[in-house]
Amino acid sequence: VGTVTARDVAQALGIAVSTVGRALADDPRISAQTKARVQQASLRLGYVGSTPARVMRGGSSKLVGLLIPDLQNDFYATIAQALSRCCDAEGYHLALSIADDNRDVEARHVRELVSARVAGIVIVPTASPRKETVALLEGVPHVQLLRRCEPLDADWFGINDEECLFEGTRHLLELGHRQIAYIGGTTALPTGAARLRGFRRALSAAGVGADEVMEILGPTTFDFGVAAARRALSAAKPPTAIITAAVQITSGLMDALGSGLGLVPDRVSVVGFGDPPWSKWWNGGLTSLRMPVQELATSCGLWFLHRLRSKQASGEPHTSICPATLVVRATTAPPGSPQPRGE
Amino acid sequence: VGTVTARDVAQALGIAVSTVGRALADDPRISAQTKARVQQASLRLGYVGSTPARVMRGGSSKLVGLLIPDLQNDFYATIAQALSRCCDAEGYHLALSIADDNRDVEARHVRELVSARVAGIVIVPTASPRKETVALLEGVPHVQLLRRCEPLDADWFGINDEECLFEGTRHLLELGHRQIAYIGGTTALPTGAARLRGFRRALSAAGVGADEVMEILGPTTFDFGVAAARRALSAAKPPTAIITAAVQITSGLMDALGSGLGLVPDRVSVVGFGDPPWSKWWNGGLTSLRMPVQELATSCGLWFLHRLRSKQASGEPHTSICPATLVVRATTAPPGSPQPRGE
DNA sequence: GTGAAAGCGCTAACAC
DNA sequence: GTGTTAGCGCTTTCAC
Repeated sequence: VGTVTARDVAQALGIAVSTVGRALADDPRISAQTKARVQQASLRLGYVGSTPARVMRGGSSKLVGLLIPDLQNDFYATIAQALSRCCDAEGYHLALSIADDNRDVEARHVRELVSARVAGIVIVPTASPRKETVALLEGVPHVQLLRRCEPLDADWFGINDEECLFEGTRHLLELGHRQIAYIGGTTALPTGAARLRGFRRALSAAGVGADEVMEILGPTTFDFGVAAARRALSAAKPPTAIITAAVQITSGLMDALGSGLGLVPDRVSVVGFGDPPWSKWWNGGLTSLRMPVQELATSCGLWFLHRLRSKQASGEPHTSICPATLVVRATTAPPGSPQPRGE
Repeated sequence: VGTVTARDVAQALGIAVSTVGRALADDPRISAQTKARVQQASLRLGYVGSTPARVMRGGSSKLVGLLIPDLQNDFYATIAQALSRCCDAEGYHLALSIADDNRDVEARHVRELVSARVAGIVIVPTASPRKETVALLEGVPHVQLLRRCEPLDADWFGINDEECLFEGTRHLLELGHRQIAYIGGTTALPTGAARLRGFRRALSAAGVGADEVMEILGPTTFDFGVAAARRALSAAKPPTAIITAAVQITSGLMDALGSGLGLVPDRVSVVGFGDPPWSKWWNGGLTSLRMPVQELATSCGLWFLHRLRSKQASGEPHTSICPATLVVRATTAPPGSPQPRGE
């Protein structure tokens, strides 16, 4: 069954294609009767207009590309969901690309999105996108989310990463911790660098020397979280507190700590980056750095789609930074607390 | 900056468009020298071929539509991720639509996917898709995931829902539980119906009367899970065990139970549907019904893309059912167990 | 080995 | 109020 085109509808009715097109576009010049007949015929024949043809004709596509590193990550799933809702509300769609933090995959996907003539691209860029990727993006409306890629001085919606880690670390310091381990992503990613800065700034503000703390940097994965946790706890002088700086690392850490009974917060306090649903349940509640990801993605979506609609040649690059909040739960306590469950 | 077309490249080189096209397609008739010149020029000018034009010309699109109810749900996030990987490996892309379990949204999205002339559609259908949706789907290669919609007798990849709940319930029965509460989705969804059948079958196999159990059915949402949990626990004769039959309901239940200390499994045992990462951590480990979602989605993706490639007019509808497994952890114990923590 | 031209499905400018 | 026509960017005959 070949696809049925406007011409098929026209022929079936003995009228011209343009009349069909106009009728379906509800053009005022077409008589109500003709409109009705066309409507009916196209329904009967199962006519569905071709977007590719419309796009080629000059009409812009209603497709928005979304490039994210991962979907298992609560963070990005939330973002995708929020953006999908935005798009849906305004008649746009999402083309989803998972780049896996690989710049070659990223490059390929961006190229394909450009080839598809998407209306715009929302991207969480990799640490250092290829030159070609940057060049292509510059020819398309786009926004960066969370991470900001320097060579692209474009619109950006993100989180105050530095402040976030600063607050989390300060919380631990105020409880009296000095031997603190930071487990986070490398500084290759702008977010990783900013978070580490926040950590260090809190330390120096409290006069804690670099020799008292431990910085374990690596890929922002679950597995690294597990490995880093083991490394920290089995050190000669284990930390009395751990703070993480990436969502997946938090998962890995919590997994390594098991259910944490008798260990957290008695032997070690924990502040987790991100605030997934389960953080409330982990051994009575994981103290977390909560990021308003949903709100961030929604406002990003609204702003971006508005910009697409009004086809503004963005004068000033728009930047939006939203703050994180510290949610104190049961996994943080002063160091050397009594151990209620024990012999 | 208007988009640069093949004609622009041709003009810049003083050759014909067709030559450009052939050179880029690596046509053997074109001289190596010309190919090199074209390659270089198109790189210099930033030429990116137009997919819409290619599609209109008759070439099929490399876009695959994915329709799911929700992305926050671990289940569907995993599916989307797995399918995205499959697509990526074979040069396809995902167009993501979140239907929110709303048949009107579903209808609109399917229509738009058809309009975009996608190569195929992977769908987790709503309880009862509109007639129009079914008709449209029949004109496009498609496969159903998890839920099977009756009117569409098409290819389907799913889980043995009935057996899954049967096993979970049997586990509780074998521990000695009789007053069991089932919290699940309504029977409007085929999956909901199958799961409830499994629950009931286990009961009747064990000779447990319907008057001893409690069936709480509703929407498969977090909020319903919370509400249902409260309802069950505050009943005149509260259950000694609870089994859930939907991922989000499990989350809601666990939230309602708090960290569960002193309550689970002493007063009530819990079997949770689904096996998200946090299930290992919930109060020492949540006994779960684990579904191999990732494998399911991957095999679905592989099979479907293969079918798209080889353009087979699917003779026999393909069906694949994969089994769930019961993972026993700490939240299930015989009824009336001693209460180690308490006076 | 390369060029010219037709046509995919649609819309908009121009007839009548 | 409706028909005719051109052309979007590409591939693919067919011609040289």
